[in-house]
Amino acid sequence: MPLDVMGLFFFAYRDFVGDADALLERQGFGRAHHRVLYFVNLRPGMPVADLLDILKITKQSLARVLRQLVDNGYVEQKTGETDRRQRLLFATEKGRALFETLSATQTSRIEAAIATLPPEGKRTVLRFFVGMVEPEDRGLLDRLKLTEEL
Amino acid sequence: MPLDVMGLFFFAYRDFVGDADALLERQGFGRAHHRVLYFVNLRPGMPVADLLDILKITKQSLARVLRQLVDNGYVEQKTGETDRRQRLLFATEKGRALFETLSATQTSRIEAAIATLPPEGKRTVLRFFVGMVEPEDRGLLDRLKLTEEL
DNA sequence: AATAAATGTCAACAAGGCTGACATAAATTT
DNA sequence: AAATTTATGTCAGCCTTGTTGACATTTATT
Repeated sequence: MPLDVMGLFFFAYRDFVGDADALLERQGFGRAHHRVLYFVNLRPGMPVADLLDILKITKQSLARVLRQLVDNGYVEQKTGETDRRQRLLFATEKGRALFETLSATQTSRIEAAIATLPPEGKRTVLRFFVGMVEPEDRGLLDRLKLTEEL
Repeated sequence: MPLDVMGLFFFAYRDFVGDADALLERQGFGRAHHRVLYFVNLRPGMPVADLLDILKITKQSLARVLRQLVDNGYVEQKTGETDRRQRLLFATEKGRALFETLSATQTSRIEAAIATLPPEGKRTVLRFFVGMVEPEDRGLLDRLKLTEEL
């Protein structure tokens, strides 16, 4: 049993998400806000339904978090042009700035960890992650352009 | 910015922890119980203080979860021999059985993901994880014998 | 004998999951 | 044109698992 992978996965993720916590708290936000900010920054113009699929939470849970981000001016919603029922999500300038601040420590941590690996290390790690994702969601990873280095 | 690492890390961890959720729910347990069960199985006889350091939660949060595991016969507490203030934690037979059930799907997922990697793949992934952990906690990883393959 | 450490416990609170029910506007189907 | 479905939002209430603060007990250490 790959107990070592399980344990190290836990510690690595714990410290990865922990990076942003102190900064988030200052804004009155939590990890849920950070996740939304990440995806809205990654793919601006994403409809709400896509975000629900990604986060695998209910629309009520998302609504609470999204509302706070919109009310505080970090995220904007625009009516879709082809389908006017959709609310497309965009980070505002303020939202992008906050995301970059939140990402700064995570970025350093990731880059430092990758720097200790052999040349093909990053590719190997990314391929491992993709392999851990439910096969039916791997197309989503491609659509989000998260697999371009593979 | 290594946006791809951040995103894939999220998806991989989401599906990794999701594996056990349905099974846990049947027992009336959650992810917090699973984490305790993991560490108690990994290093039987661990004192409460170590578990608090590892999980980075308050003793009150841990107490609630631990209480339920003890009351339902999944974990036992024994008084420490050298220091009688300590309550050393052990999984019962029932606790080990539950942990193995919970781990079965995670194990398959991990092994399948590793199987897609080049020969040194597992080592590379483990080294990445260690690199993501706070330097001050790396000694803990050694003491837990999570770094023996490195 | 006094203090410190390891653990437990009570109470109250918050974030962020959940379910169920219902509402609205826009697109699609009949 | 009417009926239905889809995308989204909202209200209300519940649960798990985090939090803080205060205090108690037992055992070690000074």
